[in-house]
Amino acid sequence: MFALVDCNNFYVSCERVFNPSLTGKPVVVLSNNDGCFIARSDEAKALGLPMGGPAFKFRDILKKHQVRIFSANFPLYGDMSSRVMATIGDLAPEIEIYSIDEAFIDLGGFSRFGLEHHASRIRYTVRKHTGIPVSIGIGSTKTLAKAASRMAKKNPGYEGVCMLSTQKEISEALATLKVEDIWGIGRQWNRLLETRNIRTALDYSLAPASWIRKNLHIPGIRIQEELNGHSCLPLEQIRPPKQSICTSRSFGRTVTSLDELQQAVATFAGKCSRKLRQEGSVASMLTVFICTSPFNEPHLKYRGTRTLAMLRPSQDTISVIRAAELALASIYREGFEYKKAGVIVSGLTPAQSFGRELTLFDTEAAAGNDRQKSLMEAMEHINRRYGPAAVRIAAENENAWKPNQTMKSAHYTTGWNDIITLGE
DNA sequence: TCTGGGGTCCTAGGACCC
DNA sequence: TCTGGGGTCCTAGGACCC
Repeated sequence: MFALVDCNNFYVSCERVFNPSLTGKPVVVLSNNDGCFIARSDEAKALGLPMGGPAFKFRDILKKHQVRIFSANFPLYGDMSSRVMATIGDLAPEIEIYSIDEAFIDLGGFSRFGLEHHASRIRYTVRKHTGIPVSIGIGSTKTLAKAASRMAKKNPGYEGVCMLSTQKEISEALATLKVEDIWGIGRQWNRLLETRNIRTALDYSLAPASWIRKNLHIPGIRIQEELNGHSCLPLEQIRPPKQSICTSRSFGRTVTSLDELQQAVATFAGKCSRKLRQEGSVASMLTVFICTSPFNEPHLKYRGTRTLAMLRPSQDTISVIRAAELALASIYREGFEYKKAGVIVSGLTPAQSFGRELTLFDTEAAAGNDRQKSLMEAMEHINRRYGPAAVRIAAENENAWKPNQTMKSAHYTTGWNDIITLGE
């Protein structure tokens, strides 16, 4: 049996841990740049504030009900997440961390304790150790566990833990689950399924496999198998190395000049190379994209994107920034108001395998490689000690385009200054 | 005025190999 | 007129997830 442990309204719950006066009040957390709702408390959901809804369209409701609004504080949420995952891992060693707020666990070895009882213990312990409320769903496949966790969350009668074990329980649950709420069924497929009158998860589980194979392909078949109790998706305890890494941001204001775009793109490239070093990978390709607001009039819209091969696979900040500058110069067009840009590094391979490898055009590459590597190490050493931007490449500069974040809470668990403030 | 960020998998089609 | 069979790799695009 699998269980899914899912944090309730995770980002809002993180804010509440350090600010208990938010309990029982409507609370929302906004995306970067204070754009959309990315987390809502139950009270905020009840007011009709939709997931992903742009905040400015709901200003009246927010004001009228004195909704507490927070800018995204990802260092806080990431740190709270690792505490939650560590707590779960203590009580269930076979764990797959599926997202920042969800973990699958294998309950195979726990039957003699009673699965529901053990799940309740996990739920209680996570709450006690971290302050974060969770819901737990149990089923014979990951997809059924996911469905069960949804029931646990929606229906207070379950007290946070729902197990689907008998065929009767499963069928009844699937009959109440809308097809669009199945894990793996998104908007497009929902639309297609509607035309075939497939509206509930039960309908989907009974639909002709040949039709699903033809229209929803292999992923669709897997979902059907999983709903029927045949496990196709194993627990993935070891995260495979990343295949691509992306850093992108919307700008706090529109940016028109190449100079300012260069500063933004260099900053994203720098971030990508730090992520590469953290991952232990080198990138062989790099993509830069820049775009105007997608809500612009058609003639004011532009999206430029360019992918190029790196001279040699690299994780070095200077090489990555240089490549990104080249790519940017080839797609920049004057006269547009740019709202967002990003850098993607791909074709990733483990860094070790490129230790001494030369490319066809290398002359003094080996020496240069070593020097750049020590430079990166020295910079990171300094920044670990004196703060994240104590030294940086001059091209990296976020003054012009910095996203808006006007309602950010403190770094309660990751910044000494904020911890001290809290204590006072 | 104001609309997020970071990923994965799968398929089809084109180019190439022997 | 008629022209094989069995592959791989890469890319773009479309779907999905949180």
